[in-house]
Amino acid sequence: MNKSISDLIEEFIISSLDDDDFIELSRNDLAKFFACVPSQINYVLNTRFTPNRGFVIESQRGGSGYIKVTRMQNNNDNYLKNALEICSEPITATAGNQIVEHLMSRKIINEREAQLIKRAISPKALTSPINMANNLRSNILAEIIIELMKGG
Amino acid sequence: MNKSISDLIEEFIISSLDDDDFIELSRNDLAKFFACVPSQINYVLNTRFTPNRGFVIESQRGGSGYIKVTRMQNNNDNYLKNALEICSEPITATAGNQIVEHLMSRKIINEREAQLIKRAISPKALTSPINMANNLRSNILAEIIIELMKGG
DNA sequence: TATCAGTGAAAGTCAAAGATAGTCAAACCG
DNA sequence: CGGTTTGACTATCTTTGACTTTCACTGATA
Repeated sequence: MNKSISDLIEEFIISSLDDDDFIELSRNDLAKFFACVPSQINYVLNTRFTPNRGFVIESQRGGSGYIKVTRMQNNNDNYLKNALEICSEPITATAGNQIVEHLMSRKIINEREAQLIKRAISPKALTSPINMANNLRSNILAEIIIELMKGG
Repeated sequence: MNKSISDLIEEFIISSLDDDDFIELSRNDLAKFFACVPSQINYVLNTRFTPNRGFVIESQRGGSGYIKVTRMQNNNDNYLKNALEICSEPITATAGNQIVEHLMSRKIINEREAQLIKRAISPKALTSPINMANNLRSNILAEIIIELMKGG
Protein backbone atom coordinates (compact mmCIF):
# COMPACT_ATOMS: atom_id res chain seq x y z
CA MET A 1 0.00 0.00 0.00
CA ASN A 2 1.21 3.47 -0.83
CA LYS A 3 1.07 5.42 2.38
CA SER A 4 0.32 9.09 2.37
CA ILE A 5 2.22 11.53 4.51
CA SER A 6 -0.86 11.78 6.69
CA ASP A 7 -0.70 8.02 7.24
CA LEU A 8 2.91 8.26 8.29
CA ILE A 9 2.20 11.10 10.69
CA GLU A 10 -0.63 9.09 12.15
CA GLU A 11 1.62 6.08 12.67
CA PHE A 12 4.27 8.23 14.25
CA ILE A 13 1.87 9.69 16.75
CA ILE A 14 0.28 6.37 17.58
CA SER A 15 3.62 4.71 18.17
CA SER A 16 4.60 7.64 20.37
CA LEU A 17 1.58 6.78 22.47
CA ASP A 18 2.85 3.26 23.11
CA ASP A 19 4.65 4.17 26.28
CA ASP A 20 2.51 6.90 27.74
CA ASP A 21 -1.14 7.80 27.63
CA PHE A 22 -0.37 11.16 26.16
CA ILE A 23 2.30 13.02 24.22
CA GLU A 24 3.05 16.64 23.67
CA LEU A 25 4.06 17.72 20.21
CA SER A 26 5.38 20.86 18.64
CA ARG A 27 3.32 21.34 15.51
CA ASN A 28 6.11 23.15 13.70
CA ASP A 29 8.78 20.60 14.57
CA LEU A 30 6.61 17.72 13.53
CA ALA A 31 5.82 19.44 10.26
CA LYS A 32 9.50 20.02 9.65
CA PHE A 33 10.25 16.40 10.44
CA PHE A 34 7.75 15.21 7.85
CA ALA A 35 8.57 18.02 5.42
CA CYS A 36 5.00 19.18 5.23
CA VAL A 37 3.13 22.36 6.04
CA PRO A 38 2.10 22.80 9.69
CA SER A 39 -1.57 22.73 8.90
CA GLN A 40 -1.23 19.16 7.69
CA ILE A 41 -0.67 18.20 11.31
CA ASN A 42 -4.08 19.66 12.06
CA TYR A 43 -5.52 17.69 9.20
CA VAL A 44 -4.20 14.44 10.63
CA LEU A 45 -5.36 15.33 14.09
CA ASN A 46 -8.83 16.28 12.92
CA THR A 47 -9.37 13.24 10.77
CA ARG A 48 -7.65 10.51 12.78
CA PHE A 49 -7.40 11.52 16.42
CA THR A 50 -11.04 12.23 17.13
CA PRO A 51 -12.99 11.45 20.31
CA ASN A 52 -14.81 8.79 18.34
CA ARG A 53 -11.56 6.99 17.77
CA GLY A 54 -10.57 7.40 21.39
CA PHE A 55 -8.36 10.47 21.44
CA VAL A 56 -8.49 13.93 22.93
CA ILE A 57 -6.56 16.90 21.61
CA GLU A 58 -5.60 19.91 23.70
CA SER A 59 -3.27 22.70 22.70
CA GLN A 60 -1.78 26.05 23.52
CA ARG A 61 -0.65 28.77 21.15
CA GLY A 62 2.10 31.32 21.52
CA GLY A 63 5.59 30.97 22.91
CA SER A 64 6.31 27.43 24.10
CA GLY A 65 2.98 26.35 22.71
CA TYR A 66 2.19 22.68 22.23
CA ILE A 67 -0.31 20.10 21.07
CA LYS A 68 -1.21 17.37 23.51
CA VAL A 69 -2.66 14.10 22.28
CA THR A 70 -4.25 11.90 24.93
CA ARG A 71 -5.51 8.38 24.49
CA MET A 72 -8.79 7.85 26.27
CA GLN A 73 -8.95 5.10 28.84
CA ASN A 74 -12.67 4.51 28.88
CA ASN A 75 -13.51 4.69 25.24
CA ASN A 76 -14.50 1.02 25.21
CA ASP A 77 -17.34 1.65 27.59
CA ASN A 78 -20.43 1.16 25.48
CA TYR A 79 -22.50 3.36 27.69
CA LEU A 80 -20.20 6.30 27.16
CA LYS A 81 -19.93 5.66 23.46
CA ASN A 82 -23.66 5.51 23.22
CA ALA A 83 -24.16 8.63 25.27
CA LEU A 84 -21.67 10.51 23.16
CA GLU A 85 -23.50 9.38 20.05
CA ILE A 86 -26.77 10.66 21.47
CA CYS A 87 -25.09 13.97 22.17
CA SER A 88 -24.45 14.59 18.52
CA GLU A 89 -28.07 15.71 18.34
CA PRO A 90 -29.95 18.34 20.33
CA ILE A 91 -31.17 17.05 23.67
CA THR A 92 -33.99 18.15 25.94
CA ALA A 93 -33.40 18.89 29.59
CA THR A 94 -35.29 15.77 30.56
CA ALA A 95 -33.30 13.55 28.25
CA GLY A 96 -30.09 15.15 29.42
CA ASN A 97 -30.89 14.44 33.03
CA GLN A 98 -31.70 10.86 32.18
CA ILE A 99 -28.28 10.45 30.67
CA VAL A 100 -26.70 11.84 33.80
CA GLU A 101 -28.75 9.43 35.89
CA HIS A 102 -27.57 6.54 33.78
CA LEU A 103 -23.95 7.57 34.15
CA MET A 104 -24.45 7.68 37.89
CA SER A 105 -26.22 4.34 38.15
CA ARG A 106 -23.32 2.91 36.18
CA LYS A 107 -20.99 4.44 38.77
CA ILE A 108 -19.19 6.38 36.08
CA ILE A 109 -19.87 9.53 38.04
CA ASN A 110 -20.81 9.94 41.67
CA GLU A 111 -23.81 11.75 42.99
CA ARG A 112 -22.06 15.01 43.58
CA GLU A 113 -20.71 15.07 40.06
CA ALA A 114 -24.15 14.27 38.73
CA GLN A 115 -25.57 17.23 40.58
CA LEU A 116 -22.92 19.50 39.19
CA ILE A 117 -23.56 18.38 35.68
CA LYS A 118 -27.30 18.68 36.00
CA ARG A 119 -26.83 22.23 37.10
CA ALA A 120 -24.59 22.94 34.16
CA ILE A 121 -27.19 21.74 31.70
CA SER A 122 -30.27 23.03 33.46
CA PRO A 123 -32.65 25.30 31.54
CA LYS A 124 -31.81 28.06 33.97
CA ALA A 125 -28.13 27.79 33.13
CA LEU A 126 -28.80 27.86 29.44
CA THR A 127 -31.21 30.72 28.97
CA SER A 128 -30.04 32.22 25.71
CA PRO A 129 -32.29 34.20 23.39
CA ILE A 130 -29.65 35.50 21.04
CA ASN A 131 -26.72 36.03 23.27
CA MET A 132 -23.21 34.84 23.63
CA ALA A 133 -20.89 32.35 25.14
CA ASN A 134 -19.76 34.64 27.91
CA ASN A 135 -23.23 35.12 29.24
CA LEU A 136 -23.93 31.43 29.06
CA ARG A 137 -20.72 30.60 30.74
CA SER A 138 -21.34 32.87 33.65
CA ASN A 139 -24.81 31.42 34.06
CA ILE A 140 -23.44 27.91 34.10
CA LEU A 141 -20.77 28.77 36.59
CA ALA A 142 -23.24 30.52 38.81
CA GLU A 143 -25.37 27.42 38.88
CA ILE A 144 -22.42 25.23 39.72
CA ILE A 145 -21.42 27.50 42.52
CA ILE A 146 -24.92 27.55 43.97
CA GLU A 147 -24.78 23.79 44.03
CA LEU A 148 -21.44 23.89 45.79
CA MET A 149 -22.79 26.36 48.30
CA LYS A 150 -25.57 23.97 49.04
CA GLY A 151 -22.83 21.77 50.36
CA GLY A 152 -23.41 18.85 47.99
CA MET B 1 6.51 20.19 28.47
CA ASN B 2 8.69 23.07 27.40
CA LYS B 3 8.10 25.75 29.96
CA SER B 4 8.20 29.42 29.11
CA ILE B 5 10.06 31.89 31.27
CA SER B 6 6.70 33.15 32.44
CA ASP B 7 5.83 29.64 33.62
CA LEU B 8 9.08 29.44 35.57
CA ILE B 9 8.52 32.81 37.18
CA GLU B 10 5.04 31.71 38.15
CA GLU B 11 6.36 28.53 39.73
CA PHE B 12 9.00 30.44 41.60
CA ILE B 13 6.48 32.84 43.10
CA ILE B 14 4.03 30.10 43.99
CA SER B 15 6.68 28.03 45.72
CA SER B 16 7.77 31.13 47.60
CA LEU B 17 4.22 31.35 48.89
CA ASP B 18 4.38 27.86 50.37
CA ASP B 19 5.50 29.01 53.76
CA ASP B 20 3.86 32.38 54.14
CA ASP B 21 0.69 33.95 52.86
CA PHE B 22 2.60 36.73 51.20
CA ILE B 23 5.98 37.60 49.77
CA GLU B 24 7.67 40.82 48.87
CA LEU B 25 9.66 40.92 45.67
CA SER B 26 11.99 43.33 44.01
CA ARG B 27 10.85 43.47 40.40
CA ASN B 28 14.31 44.32 39.12
CA ASP B 29 16.08 41.61 41.07
CA LEU B 30 13.60 38.99 40.00
CA ALA B 31 13.98 40.07 36.40
CA LYS B 32 17.74 39.83 36.69
CA PHE B 33 17.45 36.39 38.24
CA PHE B 34 15.40 35.12 35.33
CA ALA B 35 17.36 37.11 32.77
CA CYS B 36 14.28 38.87 31.45
CA VAL B 37 13.07 42.45 31.20
CA PRO B 38 11.36 43.83 34.31
CA SER B 39 8.03 44.27 32.60
CA GLN B 40 7.82 40.52 32.13
CA ILE B 41 7.30 40.29 35.86
CA ASN B 42 4.24 42.46 35.42
CA TYR B 43 3.06 40.21 32.64
CA VAL B 44 3.26 37.16 34.88
CA LEU B 45 1.56 38.98 37.72
CA ASN B 46 -1.24 40.25 35.50
CA THR B 47 -1.95 36.96 33.81
CA ARG B 48 -1.40 34.48 36.63
CA PHE B 49 -1.76 36.17 39.99
CA THR B 50 -5.18 37.63 39.50
CA PRO B 51 -7.97 38.08 42.04
CA ASN B 52 -9.84 35.32 40.24
CA ARG B 53 -7.08 32.98 41.22
CA GLY B 54 -7.12 34.26 44.75
CA PHE B 55 -4.16 36.61 44.77
CA VAL B 56 -3.77 40.27 45.60
CA ILE B 57 -0.93 42.39 44.30
CA GLU B 58 0.23 45.54 46.05
CA SER B 59 3.28 47.56 45.20
CA GLN B 60 5.22 50.70 45.79
CA ARG B 61 7.33 52.60 43.30
CA GLY B 62 10.38 54.70 43.86
CA GLY B 63 13.28 54.14 46.19
CA SER B 64 12.78 51.06 48.35
CA GLY B 65 9.94 50.04 46.11
CA TYR B 66 8.55 46.50 46.20
CA ILE B 67 5.86 44.18 44.92
CA LYS B 68 3.84 42.26 47.44
CA VAL B 69 1.97 39.14 46.43
CA THR B 70 -0.65 37.96 48.88
CA ARG B 71 -2.70 34.83 48.82
CA MET B 72 -6.25 35.70 49.77
CA GLN B 73 -7.19 34.36 53.16
CA ASN B 74 -10.82 33.63 53.55
CA ASN B 75 -13.22 30.89 54.42
CA ASN B 76 -14.81 28.72 51.79
CA ASP B 77 -18.10 30.46 52.13
CA ASN B 78 -16.55 33.73 51.11
CA TYR B 79 -14.72 32.26 48.17
CA LEU B 80 -17.98 30.96 46.83
CA LYS B 81 -19.83 34.18 47.47
CA ASN B 82 -17.06 36.06 45.78
CA ALA B 83 -17.07 33.74 42.79
CA LEU B 84 -20.82 34.00 42.52
CA GLU B 85 -20.54 37.74 42.56
CA ILE B 86 -18.07 37.62 39.69
CA CYS B 87 -20.49 35.39 37.82
CA SER B 88 -23.16 38.05 37.80
CA GLU B 89 -21.32 39.49 34.78
CA PRO B 90 -20.25 37.87 31.53
CA ILE B 91 -17.00 35.97 31.90
CA THR B 92 -14.30 35.05 29.43
CA ALA B 93 -13.06 31.49 29.15
CA THR B 94 -9.75 32.46 30.72
CA ALA B 95 -11.39 34.14 33.69
CA GLY B 96 -13.76 31.21 34.10
CA ASN B 97 -10.88 28.76 34.21
CA GLN B 98 -9.10 30.89 36.76
CA ILE B 99 -12.12 30.76 39.01
CA VAL B 100 -12.29 26.99 38.69
CA GLU B 101 -8.60 26.73 39.50
CA HIS B 102 -9.08 28.89 42.52
CA LEU B 103 -11.89 26.69 43.80
CA MET B 104 -9.64 23.71 43.31
CA SER B 105 -6.65 25.26 45.05
CA ARG B 106 -9.00 25.88 47.96
CA LYS B 107 -10.04 22.22 47.87
CA ILE B 108 -13.66 23.19 47.33
CA ILE B 109 -13.63 20.96 44.29
CA ASN B 110 -11.21 18.23 43.38
CA GLU B 111 -9.22 17.98 40.21
CA ARG B 112 -11.65 15.75 38.42
CA GLU B 113 -14.53 18.07 39.15
CA ALA B 114 -12.47 20.99 37.98
CA GLN B 115 -11.81 19.24 34.70
CA LEU B 116 -15.48 18.52 34.23
CA ILE B 117 -16.42 22.09 34.87
CA LYS B 118 -13.74 23.45 32.60
CA ARG B 119 -15.10 21.29 29.86
CA ALA B 120 -18.60 22.51 30.51
CA ILE B 121 -17.59 26.14 30.13
CA SER B 122 -15.06 25.70 27.34
CA PRO B 123 -15.47 27.77 24.20
CA LYS B 124 -15.96 24.55 22.31
CA ALA B 125 -18.89 23.59 24.50
CA LEU B 126 -20.45 26.97 24.11
CA THR B 127 -20.28 27.68 20.42
CA SER B 128 -23.51 29.52 19.88
CA PRO B 129 -24.14 31.98 17.08
CA ILE B 130 -27.87 32.24 17.51
CA ASN B 131 -28.81 28.89 18.87
CA MET B 132 -30.79 27.22 21.53
CA ALA B 133 -30.53 25.57 24.87
CA ASN B 134 -30.78 22.08 23.47
CA ASN B 135 -27.81 22.47 21.18
CA LEU B 136 -25.74 24.01 23.90
CA ARG B 137 -26.70 21.36 26.33
CA SER B 138 -25.70 18.57 24.03
CA ASN B 139 -22.38 20.27 23.38
CA ILE B 140 -21.74 20.60 27.07
CA LEU B 141 -22.67 17.03 27.78
CA ALA B 142 -20.50 15.78 24.95
CA GLU B 143 -17.58 17.62 26.41
CA ILE B 144 -18.20 16.20 29.85
CA ILE B 145 -18.42 12.70 28.48
CA ILE B 146 -15.22 13.09 26.55
CA GLU B 147 -13.59 14.11 29.77
CA LEU B 148 -14.98 11.02 31.50
CA MET B 149 -13.76 8.78 28.71
CA LYS B 150 -10.29 10.18 29.20
CA GLY B 151 -10.40 8.42 32.53
CA GLY B 152 -9.67 11.38 34.79
C1' DT C 1 13.41 73.98 61.90
C1' DA C 2 10.19 73.36 58.19
C1' DT C 3 9.68 73.13 53.53
C1' DC C 4 10.53 72.70 48.86
C1' DA C 5 12.88 71.30 44.50
C1' DG C 6 15.89 68.19 42.37
C1' DT C 7 17.59 63.52 41.63
C1' DG C 8 17.86 58.74 41.18
C1' DA C 9 15.72 54.45 42.00
C1' DA C 10 12.08 51.83 41.78
C1' DA C 11 7.55 50.09 39.57
C1' DG C 12 3.70 50.70 35.75
C1' DT C 13 1.89 50.96 30.93
C1' DC C 14 1.38 49.89 26.40
C1' DA C 15 2.17 48.60 21.97
C1' DA C 16 5.25 46.23 18.75
C1' DA C 17 7.67 42.09 17.63
C1' DG C 18 8.12 37.14 18.02
C1' DA C 19 6.48 32.43 18.46
C1' DT C 20 3.15 29.18 18.17
C1' DA C 21 -1.19 26.98 16.86
C1' DG C 22 -6.00 27.17 14.18
C1' DT C 23 -9.07 27.84 10.10
C1' DC C 24 -10.58 27.47 5.67
C1' DA C 25 -10.78 27.03 1.02
C1' DA C 26 -8.36 26.14 -3.28
C1' DA C 27 -5.55 22.99 -5.71
C1' DC C 28 -4.12 18.45 -6.34
C1' DC C 29 -4.38 13.47 -7.11
C1' DG C 30 -5.97 8.72 -7.44
C1' DC D 1 -15.83 12.44 -6.35
C1' DG D 2 -13.30 11.99 -1.89
C1' DG D 3 -9.33 12.24 0.60
C1' DT D 4 -4.81 14.89 0.80
C1' DT D 5 -1.74 18.76 0.40
C1' DT D 6 -0.80 23.59 0.47
C1' DG D 7 -0.71 28.28 1.86
C1' DA D 8 -2.78 32.70 3.03
C1' DC D 9 -4.85 34.62 6.77
C1' DT D 10 -6.20 34.60 11.77
C1' DA D 11 -5.94 33.98 16.86
C1' DT D 12 -3.41 33.62 21.00
C1' DC D 13 0.31 33.79 24.12
C1' DT D 14 5.07 35.51 25.28
C1' DT D 15 8.94 38.60 25.13
C1' DT D 16 10.91 43.10 24.65
C1' DG D 17 11.71 47.93 25.14
C1' DA D 18 10.57 52.81 25.06
C1' DC D 19 8.23 55.91 27.75
C1' DT D 20 5.66 57.29 32.17
C1' DT D 21 4.70 57.62 37.07
C1' DT D 22 5.76 57.48 41.85
C1' DC D 23 8.52 57.64 45.85
C1' DA D 24 12.48 58.30 49.26
C1' DC D 25 16.26 60.96 49.99
C1' DT D 26 19.08 65.02 50.10
C1' DG D 27 20.50 69.50 50.11
C1' DA D 28 19.26 74.35 49.72
C1' DT D 29 16.47 78.07 51.54
C1' DA D 30 13.22 80.93 54.21
